[in-house]
Amino acid sequence: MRTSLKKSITLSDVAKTAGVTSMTVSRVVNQNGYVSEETREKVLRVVKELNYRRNGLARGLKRQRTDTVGLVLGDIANPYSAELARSIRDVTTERGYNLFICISEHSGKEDVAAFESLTDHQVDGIIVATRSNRMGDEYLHEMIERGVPVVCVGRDFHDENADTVTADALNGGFQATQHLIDLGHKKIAFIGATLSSGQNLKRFQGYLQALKANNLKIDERLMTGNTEANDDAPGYSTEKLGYEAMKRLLALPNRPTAVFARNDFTAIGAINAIKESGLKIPSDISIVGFDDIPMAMHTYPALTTVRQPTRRQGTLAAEFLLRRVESKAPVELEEKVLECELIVRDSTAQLKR
Amino acid sequence: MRTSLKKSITLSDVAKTAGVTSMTVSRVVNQNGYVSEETREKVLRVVKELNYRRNGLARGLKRQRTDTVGLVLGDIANPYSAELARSIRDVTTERGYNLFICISEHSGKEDVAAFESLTDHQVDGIIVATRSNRMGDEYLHEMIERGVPVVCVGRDFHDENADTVTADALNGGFQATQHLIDLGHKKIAFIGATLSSGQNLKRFQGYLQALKANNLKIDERLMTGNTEANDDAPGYSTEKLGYEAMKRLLALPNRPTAVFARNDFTAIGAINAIKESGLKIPSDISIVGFDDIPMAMHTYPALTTVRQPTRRQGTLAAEFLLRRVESKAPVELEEKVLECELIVRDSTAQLKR
DNA sequence: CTGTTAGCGCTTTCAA
DNA sequence: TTGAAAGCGCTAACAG
Repeated sequence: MRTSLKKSITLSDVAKTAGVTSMTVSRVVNQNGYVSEETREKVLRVVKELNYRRNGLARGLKRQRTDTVGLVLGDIANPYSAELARSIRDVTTERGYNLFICISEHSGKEDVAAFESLTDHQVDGIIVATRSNRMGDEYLHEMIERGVPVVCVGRDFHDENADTVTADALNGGFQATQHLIDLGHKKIAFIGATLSSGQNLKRFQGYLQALKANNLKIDERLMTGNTEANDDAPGYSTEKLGYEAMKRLLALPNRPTAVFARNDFTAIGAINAIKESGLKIPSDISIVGFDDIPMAMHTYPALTTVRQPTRRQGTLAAEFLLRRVESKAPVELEEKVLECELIVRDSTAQLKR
Repeated sequence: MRTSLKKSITLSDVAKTAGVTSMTVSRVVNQNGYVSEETREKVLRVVKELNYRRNGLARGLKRQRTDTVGLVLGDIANPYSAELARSIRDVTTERGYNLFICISEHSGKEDVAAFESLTDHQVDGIIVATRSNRMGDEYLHEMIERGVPVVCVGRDFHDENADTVTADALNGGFQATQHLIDLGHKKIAFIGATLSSGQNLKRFQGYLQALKANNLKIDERLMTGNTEANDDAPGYSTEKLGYEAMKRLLALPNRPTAVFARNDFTAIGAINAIKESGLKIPSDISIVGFDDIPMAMHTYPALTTVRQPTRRQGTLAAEFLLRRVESKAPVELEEKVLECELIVRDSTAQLKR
């Protein structure tokens, strides 16, 4: 039950064989303070010879800082998460911080476990990109109370001392629906309504608002929701949901001429169902997705969708976090809502009359 | 530049207000050693009251163990990585370890940075799932030499003291190609040959071996490689590569009747190119992918592909790592090669004559 | 330019 | 059942 079979080399080991004190070695290794060129070289030689590596635990304990931030991801299989993680890492790396990612995919209990393992290791701050849930949120408030810098991304959460970055899903849903309406569509279906996630819910609400704003009839038969089992499913698995929901919509006596799917995976599933039925996209049915995953531009036909500014969310979140980490004084709250952008490709067209 | 604005509560803070020593609090908090029910309750009350959290740095420093393992991921956007991370986490969680994930997507330099940040924090061991490269591999050997437990997954690497887990990509490529040959195909293309990754190269070699084993002509025009720019591109972006390569193949005077794509994303790109050309899958062209990403079963038609036992790779890797972590004695080397499995769906069919 | 001192917060070990 | 002492490996602060 040991980290390694051989005991590790410490500063004072190096100091001893170099004939100096550990303080001098520390100065050489961390490149701060004055050390004569002569001793520096001698120390460096011993460091290499003994293959010395500093112990970050001791260092962090002393410095009360680890130069490390944590990211808790709710759905690692989602391209959104990958892009988010990448963009966050770009900022943290540039600013000299390490990034440790934890997964929490199923429950508030896992959220708490991730938060705890991160705070346990004394990370300097945490970015949270999980689905909101009671247990996780409660623990978040506690952590913040304790003074841990926290930023939430793409997630419902409110605390006076935690910044948030989200995309305007409501307006995104509105834009997508309005686009279909502008093309002359009146029977517009929505696939994948869900109550479990505020962000997903808002896409649906945007759809409803657009219908209302245009005085279109709201037909509940055209709105398919998730089964409970699917409500917290990972992104890609909603593809099956899209496929099945589309099958049902196509079987309707008065089928929709356009579909707005809650995310691109769902849209891709729907596309497959439509193709299978022999109908053509976009001439027979138009379809819009949400997220603009990398694959969206490569589907056939290329998917019209709503793009979230994912990279911007990530970099902003990281900047907000580091601002908190590096500030001694209380920091003003940031609650940034970024605009979504409609990306029109080939899956939507004017309604045939 | 401080972790938090408020100084944190320590064991001895709790001890003081509870009227005991820190040792007693430690025993209560870690649930080991004997403490009377009375003191336990008193301590617990103070712990809650003061909102005490233990400091993992101090704990780890003293215990010479952090109960944490690291995972370095080469392509976080790849479903393979997500599945791998999940399965590893299942094992580590169950065995009482935390999992910290680091991303290294571009270079050996990033590999080294990830390894360093992890060892710096004294993780008990590291699972490596990046692309192999000189600089990264060199540093890996050094780490192993220093006594850090290491396991490599899906990656070329050899060291007497590091276990490896890989899928038999060579045989997988062979199976895919043989399947097409069994269906009567003779003009079989390969999309996405690459030299930069040993694992991808093996898929291609399996293809070549199957052709040879069946005395089929090896036609270089049917073998499309990566451009240099694409050679280390993330998985999903190879979709474009598949699309473009397929376009070129379809323009050939004597076009192939079957295609084996280096991965499912590439296959999906090829499928789109084929559909766009008006040809039907599988009646006009058969296509096989590799990886069995979640989307493979949802493409239209559903993709025949080679499944890697990803989950098994992850759990085995985690088990091998923890075995090393928890063993005081030298551990016997494990180099596990797992079989791939051909998953026949609807994208392949008997050659029309 | 280099060294000394002290202590970060915890747990191991031994003593009571 | 509880406590005291010591020290994990490092660096801030100060002294020389």
